[in-house]
Amino acid sequence: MAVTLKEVAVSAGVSRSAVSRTFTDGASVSDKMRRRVEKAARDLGYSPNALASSLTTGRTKLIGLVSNNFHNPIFLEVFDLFTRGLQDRGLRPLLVNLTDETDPENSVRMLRQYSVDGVVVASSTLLPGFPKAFRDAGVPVVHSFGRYSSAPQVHVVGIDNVECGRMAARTLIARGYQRVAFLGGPENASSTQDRYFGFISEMSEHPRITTTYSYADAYSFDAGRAEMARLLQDTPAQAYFCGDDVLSIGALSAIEDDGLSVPGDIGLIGLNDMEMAGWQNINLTTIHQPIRQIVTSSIELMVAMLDEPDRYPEARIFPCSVVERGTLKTLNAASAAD
Amino acid sequence: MAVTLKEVAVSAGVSRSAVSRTFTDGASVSDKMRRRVEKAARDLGYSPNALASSLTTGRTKLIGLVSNNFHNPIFLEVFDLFTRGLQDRGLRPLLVNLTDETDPENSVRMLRQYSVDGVVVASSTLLPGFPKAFRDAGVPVVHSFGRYSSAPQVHVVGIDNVECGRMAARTLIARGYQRVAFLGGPENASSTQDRYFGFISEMSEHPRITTTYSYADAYSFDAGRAEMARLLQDTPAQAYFCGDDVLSIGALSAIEDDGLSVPGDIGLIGLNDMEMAGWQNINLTTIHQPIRQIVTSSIELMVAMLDEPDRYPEARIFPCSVVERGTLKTLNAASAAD
DNA sequence: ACAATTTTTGCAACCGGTTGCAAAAACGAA
DNA sequence: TTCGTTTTTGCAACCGGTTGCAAAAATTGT
Repeated sequence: MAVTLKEVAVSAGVSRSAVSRTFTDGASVSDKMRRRVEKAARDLGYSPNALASSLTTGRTKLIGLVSNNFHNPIFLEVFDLFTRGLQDRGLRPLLVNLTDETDPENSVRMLRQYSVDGVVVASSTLLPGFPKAFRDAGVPVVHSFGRYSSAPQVHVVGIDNVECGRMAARTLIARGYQRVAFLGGPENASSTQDRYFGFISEMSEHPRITTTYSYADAYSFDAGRAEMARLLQDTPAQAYFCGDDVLSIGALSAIEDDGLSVPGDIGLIGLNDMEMAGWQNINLTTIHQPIRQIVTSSIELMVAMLDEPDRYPEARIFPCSVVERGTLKTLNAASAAD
Repeated sequence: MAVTLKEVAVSAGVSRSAVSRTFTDGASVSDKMRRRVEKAARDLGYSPNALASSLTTGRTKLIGLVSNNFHNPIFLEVFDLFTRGLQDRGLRPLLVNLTDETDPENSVRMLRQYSVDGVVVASSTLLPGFPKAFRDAGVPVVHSFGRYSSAPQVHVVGIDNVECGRMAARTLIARGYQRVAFLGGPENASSTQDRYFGFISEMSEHPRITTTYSYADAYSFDAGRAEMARLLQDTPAQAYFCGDDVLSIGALSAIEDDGLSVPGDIGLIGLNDMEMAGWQNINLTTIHQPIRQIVTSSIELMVAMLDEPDRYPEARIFPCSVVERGTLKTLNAASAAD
């Protein structure tokens, strides 16, 4: 069907190697030869078969883009940034959806079958077994939005979730809230655990403040809404640190549904600063996660790993910051005290 | 690096063909041989190289998943459904982001280099030159969310946007609105044009109703918000048919920002019925587009085309329906009249 | 037990490229 | 012009598989 190298060679009256060399940069070809081959190639509409060449070169330029979160709008932005960034570097993202997948073996097999040059895991909820399994299979791995660790097993690019938890706590404390709570994402996600830990450990310095916690089933609007609806049946806290903006927005919906107001009756602070958080009818106070930088850095790291597969694993952590919008109020004089 | 077929053959003490046949179904291998090979393969951790085999079989099982819309949350759902559906059939989505890409040639070359078996174009705003260029390159193409045509050039799966425009018009008419408007997406997108056409052609039967129109720059929150903000500087219409839910939500934001209320001061009806439209703090009246069915049907069509590349092009159109929520009100007695 | 069939197996060529090596061509110096 | 060097080119083997074909093995019938 498609035009092959051999046909170009015949048409140009040269050897197949000559054609091959014309299309691999750094190869030794005279200008005359190059022009001759390029003309023939153009006339025939030839473009080299990347997969065939991968057989000998060992590089497919295919990068597995693995995620299990297709319900958090933040990931649309993440996919946008990743696909464009990879494309700009001549790499191709093979999108792998691991929703409902529990066995790393399957994924490893699949990625191996397609000889991906590397794998970007974009998820904060995927079990750590997955990135590790990829690494053990000898594939360069970058875990974006993964858990920060002082002894990372694979390359990690993300934020310090513990510090984010602290940051949220300090914000609520400064506002004078006395009964606060953590409304986390999936309990077994590392991001949930770390944010929880940071939050309560900061709160533990302020014994006057009552701190409670609970978890939503997923990082999704529906899960946040359901969990907040449940909490509202009892006496809710004065303010909630939600493990993610989409949870906050779900919670917001449940609160308003219940006839209560934000921040009047209940305060909310989220995490991510997704585009939607700034929408006027949401206007969420939240902690900004530098998505763009994380993605860019992940790609750079991946590119570096392609040249140096055994590169010593590192963790790249980006700072977050509180974005004050309209879902927290300031309570009386208590703010300075305690 | 990876274990090859040859190594398995040596280890099992059989020919390479035997190993190959064990892993291709429909090939003639005795049970004894199969067991022997499978054991060796298991011991060595072998999995066949899909790309190498594609060289002889001519099939890569790679499907280009092409889109240019990474700002409309609806596409996250679309990607979720596509990736899972394709994976379930043993196909692998190669994600291609055509944002900012204007030349189909580049995309064609790229898809050809990776010998994709087919291309799914998931977009209602991509210029028709793209799907056509793919088809001309001899690649099976399914255009999901593409323009309905009685003489489709490529396979199209989607909705009848003209009819949706009519449906929106009828809904506003029935509610008794007298000054209505169309707030479309990008002016050159076929979906915008068709929805506009349906809307005004239905309205033209009701000369008492004033109809105006304008366009947002993109199917995105920001674009909808900006356009509505502009409209509010003048005398706005009583109700707007927005070309997409995300535009409606942007418009809603601008309206509330302006101190007006929906549906009190201005009515809104969207299109898509994205998950978010049902959120309590949005509660958008909209036209439901059966995303799931469109994606499923697109995949089925693609699978069928892999067996029958010259299949006669068809258009698959799914019906839409109005979902009444809270962004339209009913005006006085006028509803029956006119 | 033997011949005729059917099934299983291995050989070898091929898919579309790349690359080490040696021969050929071009170049430079004397 | 000749000889030594450098650059360019083609040959042929290889990457990891598949497959048509014929030989070998197994099965069937008598």
